[in-house]
Amino acid sequence: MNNPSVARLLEETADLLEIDGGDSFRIRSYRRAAEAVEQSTAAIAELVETPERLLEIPGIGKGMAANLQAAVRTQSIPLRDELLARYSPQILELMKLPGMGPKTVRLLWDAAQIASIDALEAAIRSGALSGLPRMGEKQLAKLQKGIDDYRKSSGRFRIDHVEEAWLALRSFLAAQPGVETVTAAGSLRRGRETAGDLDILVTGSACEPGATTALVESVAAYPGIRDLIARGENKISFYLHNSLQVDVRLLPAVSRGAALQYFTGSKMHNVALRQRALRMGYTLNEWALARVDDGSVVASETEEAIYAALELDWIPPELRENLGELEAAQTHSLPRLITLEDLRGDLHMHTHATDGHNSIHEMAEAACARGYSYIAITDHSKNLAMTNGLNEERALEHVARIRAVDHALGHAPNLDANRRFRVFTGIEVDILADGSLDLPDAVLAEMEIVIASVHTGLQMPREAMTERILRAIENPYVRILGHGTGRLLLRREPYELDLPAVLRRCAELGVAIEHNAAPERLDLCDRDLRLALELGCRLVINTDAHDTRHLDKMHFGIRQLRRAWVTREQVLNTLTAEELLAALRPRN
DNA sequence: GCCGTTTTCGGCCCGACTGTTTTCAGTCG
Repeated sequence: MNNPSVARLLEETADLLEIDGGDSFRIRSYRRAAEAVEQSTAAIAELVETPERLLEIPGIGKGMAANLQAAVRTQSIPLRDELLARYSPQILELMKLPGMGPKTVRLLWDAAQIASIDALEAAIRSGALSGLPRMGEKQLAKLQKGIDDYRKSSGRFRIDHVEEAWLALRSFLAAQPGVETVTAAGSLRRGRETAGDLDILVTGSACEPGATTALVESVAAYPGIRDLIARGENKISFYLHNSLQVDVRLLPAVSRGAALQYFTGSKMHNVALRQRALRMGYTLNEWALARVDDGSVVASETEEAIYAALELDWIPPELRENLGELEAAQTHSLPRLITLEDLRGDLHMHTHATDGHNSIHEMAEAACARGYSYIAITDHSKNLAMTNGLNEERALEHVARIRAVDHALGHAPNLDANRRFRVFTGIEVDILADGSLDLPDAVLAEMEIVIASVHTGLQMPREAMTERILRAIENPYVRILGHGTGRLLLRREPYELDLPAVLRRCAELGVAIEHNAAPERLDLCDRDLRLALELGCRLVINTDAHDTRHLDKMHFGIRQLRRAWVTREQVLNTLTAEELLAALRPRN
């Protein structure tokens, strides 16, 4: 049981306690413990062997240590089991609906023993909820929409969760005798934001026809498997504990390229590619590209050979959606897509001054270690009170601290002047409902990087939201329009916004559009990114890091940019520090 | 349930926004 799984059990226990109406401070201690487990660099599963080390973690006391031991040993927590039995095993699902909190879940339970999304939908349809407090027409419509959205996204997994499963499986598979290559295909390889399942291709001597028995046996014994779905000679399918379906295919080395191409997709890309093959007298399947007339193999070992035989440049997986990539590959005009290595800095991160977990200096060092040459420290402003957001006075004090770190790093003896690491002063200022910002211009004037973001009141009507953001970006100190420009989170529908109008004005004003790289913050989708570029906007891509490890999420966002055909030139944080400051909206 | 003590129990982040509540409860970040 890994740390995120333990943390989830603690969070679920906290949710259940809230539904149960438990002591709010006790609930908070469960959430604090979940956060601590999530943040811990040590594996809880190992720490439970030495309970005294568990107690060293802030927020973990005697009672919580016992809970952690139970979690690791029994995959659950006694209190969680007890509460699930009292209500219903499915009751936590209700909490996933937007606008649905513990009080409403409890209300539904008390009124009609509703404890699942299906039951809630039935009750809405039958009118059984009318007459309940706080259940007016609007509220019911909102719940129904939440249910519809939830149904749309369920069954798919966030890409970072899939990647985590993939990395574990890759190590496991690569360690098996007779395995030479282990490759992920499907949505993961194409860099999508979510995936329905995980496709893994394996080659090596243990995968050659007739020799697969031992490897199939080993794969079927993978400790992460919850249920085995199918186990054949060349393919093993199973569910992991989190219900993610995994297909592992054992392939002869000679058809690795064809298989990789086939299982990477997308379906539309493959259909178009096979049509092209047919027009050229070939047939393409998961084994090979072959001539139609005599069946002789033209290419199969590598993707490059297959695309080349079809008179196409090799197409990056992120572009394989049949959105013009075949035409571009034919005319050698595929874009040179941005890569992680192109990035020179990350312009959005938090420190323990607000809701981050590390110091300014630690964030700077972590970014430096990742090869960046600058960062911006952009903590929250005062409106986000829960994060201990900065008011006028603290914001200015923070700027002084950032400058001190910048100064100190700039004078590190091992850096010459050109390689000086920069720490920009900054803030993530909150856009209020009327479009004003929650800090005065005098404070913003001290910041090199001002990111304006919407955090509250997301349900406001489209016109009002558009006006709100248009007004905010008129503020001359705003240089970046923050995350949430397009859509927020899997659990939330995109909020209503006249995006073209906002993007157009940003392009005119020179306000850059932020794309948030973190998978939990699904941000501008492919279509919105392409729209932003068409309208002449420039992008920045940031992780919105709340701790140093969070900086490693950048690659998820880079893949989304690549899916939108974004090149290095279109992204401002590929520039040097000096170029960046010159390219951002000018400040008076 | 944790923590830090006034060592045996009291304190433990807050503010904006929405909907329906005519005075505020619930959710969110």
